[in-house]
Amino acid sequence: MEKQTTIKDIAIALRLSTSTVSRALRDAHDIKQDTKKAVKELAEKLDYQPNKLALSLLNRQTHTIGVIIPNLDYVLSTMVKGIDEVALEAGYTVMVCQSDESFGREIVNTKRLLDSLVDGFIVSVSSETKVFEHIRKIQQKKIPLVLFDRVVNNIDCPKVRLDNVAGGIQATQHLVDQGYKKIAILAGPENLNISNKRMEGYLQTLKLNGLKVDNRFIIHCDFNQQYAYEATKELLAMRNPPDAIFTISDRMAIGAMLAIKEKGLSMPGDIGLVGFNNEPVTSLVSPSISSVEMYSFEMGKATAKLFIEMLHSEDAMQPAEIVIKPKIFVRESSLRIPLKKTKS
Amino acid sequence: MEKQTTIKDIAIALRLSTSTVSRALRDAHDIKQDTKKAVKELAEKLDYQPNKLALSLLNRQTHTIGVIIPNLDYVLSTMVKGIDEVALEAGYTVMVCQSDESFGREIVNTKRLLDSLVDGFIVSVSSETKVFEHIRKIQQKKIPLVLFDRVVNNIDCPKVRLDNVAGGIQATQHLVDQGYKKIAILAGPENLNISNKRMEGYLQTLKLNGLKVDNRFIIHCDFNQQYAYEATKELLAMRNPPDAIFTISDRMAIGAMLAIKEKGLSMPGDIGLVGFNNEPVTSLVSPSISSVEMYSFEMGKATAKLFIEMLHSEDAMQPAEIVIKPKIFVRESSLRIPLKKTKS
DNA sequence: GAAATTACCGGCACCGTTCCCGGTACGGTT
DNA sequence: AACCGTACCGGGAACGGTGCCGGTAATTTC
Repeated sequence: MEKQTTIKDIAIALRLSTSTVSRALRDAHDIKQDTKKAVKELAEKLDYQPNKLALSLLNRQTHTIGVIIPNLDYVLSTMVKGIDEVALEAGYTVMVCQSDESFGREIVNTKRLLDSLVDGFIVSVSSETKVFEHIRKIQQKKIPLVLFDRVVNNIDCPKVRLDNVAGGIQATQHLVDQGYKKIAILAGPENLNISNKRMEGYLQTLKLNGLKVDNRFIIHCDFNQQYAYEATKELLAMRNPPDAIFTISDRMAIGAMLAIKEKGLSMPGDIGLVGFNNEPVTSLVSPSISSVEMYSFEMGKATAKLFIEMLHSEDAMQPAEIVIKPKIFVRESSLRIPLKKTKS
Repeated sequence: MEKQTTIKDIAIALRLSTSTVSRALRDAHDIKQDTKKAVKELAEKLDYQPNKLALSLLNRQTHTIGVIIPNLDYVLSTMVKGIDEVALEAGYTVMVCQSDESFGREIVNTKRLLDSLVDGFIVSVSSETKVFEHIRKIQQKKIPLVLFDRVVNNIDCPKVRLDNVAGGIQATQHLVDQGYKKIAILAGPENLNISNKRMEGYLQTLKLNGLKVDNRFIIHCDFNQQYAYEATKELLAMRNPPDAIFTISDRMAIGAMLAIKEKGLSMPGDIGLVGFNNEPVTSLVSPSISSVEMYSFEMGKATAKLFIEMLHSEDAMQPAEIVIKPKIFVRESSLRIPLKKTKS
């Protein structure tokens, strides 16, 4: 690593003081045109770059955002892309840490970013996380914090999230409209907010349509294709099995689909299937899978925007909450009755 | 943002000098047991965290790695995951910047990370990048650099890459073994090394098996499902169309598959298809698509390991090159003659 | 022609930490 | 009593940059 040219080098070369050089470079007051020009020319020639560390030390800000996410799957990659784009635009660099759905690593990541002195945090908690002391610690230090996607109820801060209840409603209502009557749900881990909200929508819709809630049809499993596959096998092996399945993610929908095919059942005939996230894969498999779009990219951008606003408004902001509206994309896996609207 | 407790605070509270406190905290020489204990206890109580910026300014290192990648697709996310894991272990934090396959943004990202004073770079160039001055600039400043995945030939530095020629050979030879004789290739942009190398393997294999190379069957298009779809339609519309297609990525394979299906042709009967990357989607579609696995996660880990080694060995290392061996996973889209080995 | 104003530059402190060196107090040696 | 060694601590500089204040010379003002 070569030594960078500093303001001092320029000062010595031009027989000036460092303060004068500094002023010249920043077009500040108290500076003669000639000297300013000379300084700028030499700076250009020596490829001078101001040392960010020195500035950060002085100004107590690093222009860096710490992003903590549980993994880098399709949805979160897309969100990170959105965050990145907005952050870059605003002059911030992003540090992404994956907790890999592990509570322990989430804490380690928080510590790391905390003493990297990031200007703030954008966090989506892991599915393992049930205690939030590490998040509270961020708040205690008065460091800006925005939660997104997997938000937590009892933490008071700006949030960006999907209207998950609406998503659950859309998926379930669609299945009801298609004539399915025994609708099962493959939900995520029990403490996961997004999962519970989607389930809430599911339950609401069943009740609204006068359908009985069958507890055997509510299954909690990991966000994982394999688990979903096995859970579906169990569902289908029941005495009075469901005629439709709503899964909380597309990966789970794929797992369910494999189990359904293995059993020799048809979609949408024997079983209806709706997933969540609207990943590209849903339109590639056969039958294509209906899924709820959650506009990840926009959500990422909205999160970063909210965060930047917060940072610039300096002091206490009333905790805003941005709620993105989901939208179901109907495909073959659940379409028994032709729709009026064009399908995607 | 609250003021952090500094070494000075402790010094004042204990009526000591900052140097003494510093020594106490680092278990250094010249320190009485009692004072050391007192300092450490107070530090604990005040939740003292050493200021990394000050340290970085002093030691001229930030313990940060700049990673530049063209996007966050399946392959690269997986690689980043590998890099992240190893880096974290070694005490480094990763700054990921996506160029979004844009040359301009790649340069911007380089600049940004450069004046963020990262300790080194791990780079995979965008498909647009044909000029490498920005990379050279990194080298001129004697900043450690490792290229991975999309490496560049005429840059002299450690590299981690796939044996792309071998990948092309495996894919093509497999198609030949299955009795296909008119094999087309959907390659990437012309200047992209990985694409050319895979094509080299393709050409070699054709020659080795005494098959004629038909230039109409060599198509360059973007790494993109839509382009691949259209290119395939053109291929199939030819007077003497190919009987097999080798695509340089799985996304392209999907595009090709859609065109093949649309034309009413069957796989593997009428047309054989082999993709690249071995993304999960290949085994989810019907027919499942044969694909060449490139061990992205391992590649990411290997890259980070090489990088860390380089960083620790301090001075000039002979540019190592780690070459990962690919492996084809045969599936329905190209399997006409049963294999001896078990398929995946 | 003395005073006030202006234009321009340098010195110093500071951000938080470490390193090098010098100093003091105390005990033991001769 | 003079000397040496050891144990412990503090002062100052440095990393790279900025802000404040003070100073000097030239120019303007009455």
